[in-house]
Amino acid sequence: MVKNETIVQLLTVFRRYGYEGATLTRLSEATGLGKASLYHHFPKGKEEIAAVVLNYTNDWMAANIIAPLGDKERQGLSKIKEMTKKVNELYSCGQKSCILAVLVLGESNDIFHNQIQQALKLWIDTLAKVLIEAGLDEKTALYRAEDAILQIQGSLILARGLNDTKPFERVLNHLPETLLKV
Amino acid sequence: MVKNETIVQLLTVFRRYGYEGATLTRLSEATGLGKASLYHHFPKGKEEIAAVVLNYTNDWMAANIIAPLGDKERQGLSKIKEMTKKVNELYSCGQKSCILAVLVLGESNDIFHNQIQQALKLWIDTLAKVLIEAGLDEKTALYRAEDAILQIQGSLILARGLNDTKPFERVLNHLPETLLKV
DNA sequence: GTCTATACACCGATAGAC
DNA sequence: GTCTATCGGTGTATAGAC
Repeated sequence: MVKNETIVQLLTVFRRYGYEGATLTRLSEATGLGKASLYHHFPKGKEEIAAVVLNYTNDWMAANIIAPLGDKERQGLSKIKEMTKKVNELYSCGQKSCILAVLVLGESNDIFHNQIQQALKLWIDTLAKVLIEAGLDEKTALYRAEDAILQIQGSLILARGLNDTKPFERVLNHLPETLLKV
Repeated sequence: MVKNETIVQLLTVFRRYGYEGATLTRLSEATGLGKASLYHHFPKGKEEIAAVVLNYTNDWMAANIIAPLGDKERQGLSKIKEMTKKVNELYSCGQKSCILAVLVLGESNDIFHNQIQQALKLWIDTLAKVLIEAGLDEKTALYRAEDAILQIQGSLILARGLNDTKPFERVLNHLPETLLKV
């Protein structure tokens, strides 16, 4: 059975080099497994590796971001603060790219578009529901939820482009307030 | 001499497929030139093609976005509205990706990082100066300028991921107001 | 389940005719 | 300045021993 650690190592390569740049040689080096061993675990090859890595990320987000947002017992502010904390963890304080953004730019989008679209929609819709519960009207809630995801994605681009994670940190720090302000 | 139209065709391929996905076969098909003809115009090959395409974009932005923002005769609001208009044109109403974002994700970042960083910094700093002229303090101006670029980049990711350009349009429409509000 | 060795396609790049 | 033909290298993927 393939270890969780291995999947994380594979994920790291895709986030760093993109789908096309994540060659089997690099995936092999990162995991310490030979190419043939990778094919033993992922018989359909590189595309399957990327699919597994994408599903792993989606599962992590479902458990750590989506599920907490859906908790009916907690206050909106508390849940959003929890989300920013987990987002900070997911992207290593802005130092690592989003696998969704990496795969959506580049030709890998042709293969993974549906999964990526679903993941983004789920995140946005779940967050919008929290804002509706908090008293915002539907339209405002949806706009602000989209803005939140969009700002996270944009700040990750800037973090990589400017070698500066401060915009990412600022976005995360301001999110709870700006999402809920009347 | 290589035509401007050719450079635009090459640029389109990089924005659609990324650096690694922009194969010489695709670049050849998009331009109608054989591979050997591409090497006649760009002796150092694919890396030079990408560099030329990146410089072309930087020149276009300098003329159409940076220069108007630096115009001392115009009001801040007017210049920012002009910027959003040109940004809308640059990204075809949100339908085309940003070449800076495409190259910064993926391993092409190793080659083009300095140019990309400079281009982003120039855009942010020029916009920040407009906001300072308009009466904002330095720190607020810089933060808002970073926010603007970050929102544009994020909305382009969302546009591609969701097959929906509305977040991009909304960001552009709201920018003049949100940048200048007191 | 891991390895070495290798097949085969495609990539970037070049030679040389026109 | 464009083409056809082709090279060497690398990418994905497989065969088969251990």
